[in-house]
Amino acid sequence: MAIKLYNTLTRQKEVFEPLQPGKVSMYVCGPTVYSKAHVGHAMSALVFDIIRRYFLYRGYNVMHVMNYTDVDDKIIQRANQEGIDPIKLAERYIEEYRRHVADLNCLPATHYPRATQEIGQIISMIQNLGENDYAYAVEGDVYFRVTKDQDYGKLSGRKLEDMQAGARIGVDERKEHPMDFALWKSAKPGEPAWDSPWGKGRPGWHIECSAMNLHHLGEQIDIHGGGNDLIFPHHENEIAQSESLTGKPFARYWVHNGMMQLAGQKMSKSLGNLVTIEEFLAAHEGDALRMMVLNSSYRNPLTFGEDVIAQAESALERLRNALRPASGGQASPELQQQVEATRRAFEECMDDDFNSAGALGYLFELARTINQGKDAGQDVAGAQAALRELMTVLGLRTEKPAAQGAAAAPFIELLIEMRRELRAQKLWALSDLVRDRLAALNVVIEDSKQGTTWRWK
RNA sequence: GGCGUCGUGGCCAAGUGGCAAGGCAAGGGUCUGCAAAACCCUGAUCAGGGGUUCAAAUCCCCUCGACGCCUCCA
Repeated sequence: MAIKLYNTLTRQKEVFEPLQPGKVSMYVCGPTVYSKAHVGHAMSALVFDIIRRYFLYRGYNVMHVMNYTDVDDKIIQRANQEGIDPIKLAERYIEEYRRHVADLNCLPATHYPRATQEIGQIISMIQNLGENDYAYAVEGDVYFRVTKDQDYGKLSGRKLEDMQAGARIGVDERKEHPMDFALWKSAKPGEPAWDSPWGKGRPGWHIECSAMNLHHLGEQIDIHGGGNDLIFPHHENEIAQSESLTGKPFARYWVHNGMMQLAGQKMSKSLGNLVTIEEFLAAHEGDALRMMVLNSSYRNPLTFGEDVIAQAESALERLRNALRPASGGQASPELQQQVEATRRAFEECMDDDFNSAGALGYLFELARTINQGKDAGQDVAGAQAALRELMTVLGLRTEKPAAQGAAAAPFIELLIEMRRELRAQKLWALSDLVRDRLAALNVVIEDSKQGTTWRWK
């Protein structure tokens, strides 16, 4: 069975064939670090983490590069407002982002290049483009000449004539064509700047990704990812730059995730309708967001809201409950067959453009099978191991991360022990009081024939 | 105006030609001192209209509606 994935470039699902057998090179556009990241950024990180984990599960060696844009107009503007160094500002948000991604249980990328660390590479690329007539300099700025690129627009399906260049923003009269875009921007006084053949300046937005790709992954890569808001102009321009330079197809598969929506609109910094990752994680665990992402298809918009979060949390709990220890039992060949069928169905879904919602459905069916097995006194350890494994493939934690009050455990157990005595003496009111008060402290108590268990809510 | 995505039960959502997965919520039941967890049972003909087909949620056309991109954006 082969993995199929939807390629924005061809607008269809294609069988994944890597450039090198057994290896996947994947580049994902990261954030511009000028303010706090929001759950939309988290969605993108989660989507590509899920994709990456699945490739790993299928035995591929994955090279995963995610960049930080750490120099641009907004960073400079924000730093000026705060009266601090732009590079410092970027550094601050990079650190924060890194923590968030870890909290979301995303595997760390293989490399995290930054624009400011690739200046040499960027300059030589621009020079090269200039020598081949793909770029021209005007007063210290350098632009890419879109008319020189035969297939410009192929990713986003646009023609130069159809684009209303400058419809919403004034056209720079110095450009040969309104759609020409900046490769290098001359510096104004006080801005971060690097020496270049065109004078002091800094790279344009698109060129950094082309340069980082070339540097870290080579002239051609398997998968290039990012949010679908990057298709145009960012990824279009990356293709233009990279392919004009190397003469080779750049990325084989372009993969784009849909946008997180809030209040019926795309969540974005410019609109201001956002929930930061920090805010989300203060109230919920990262896996709740991951469940939301898994339960929908990554290419479609995902609506953010408290009701949907609550649903995801309940669903997550159901999966984890199925993993709670069972008390031995009879081996069951039927159960084992079920497990194998689940695994096949799971893979079939994930193979089909990472249909995580479908795959998740089979995990819930497996959970039910496990619970039924428990009731029937069967040995469900093997089924639980499979569920645990497949949850991990999706990046779900099989247990709730240890709560803050871990030190309270001995005291909780003491209370449970005393409550056992109360129950033995049928002092129901008192024993229920203990349970209720613990519940108020987010400790859930459950009685069963095997005894009493507790866990953090 | 151009390019693109989408509209499935109360909510989230898979399915993209052959009797509509799964989760959450709800109601009924079993178990339990009670509760929780768990198990069993109950519910949609797929925005609307037309067409193709033996057969359509699934293909084609039209209408309505939502959203994204065309400026920075995951």
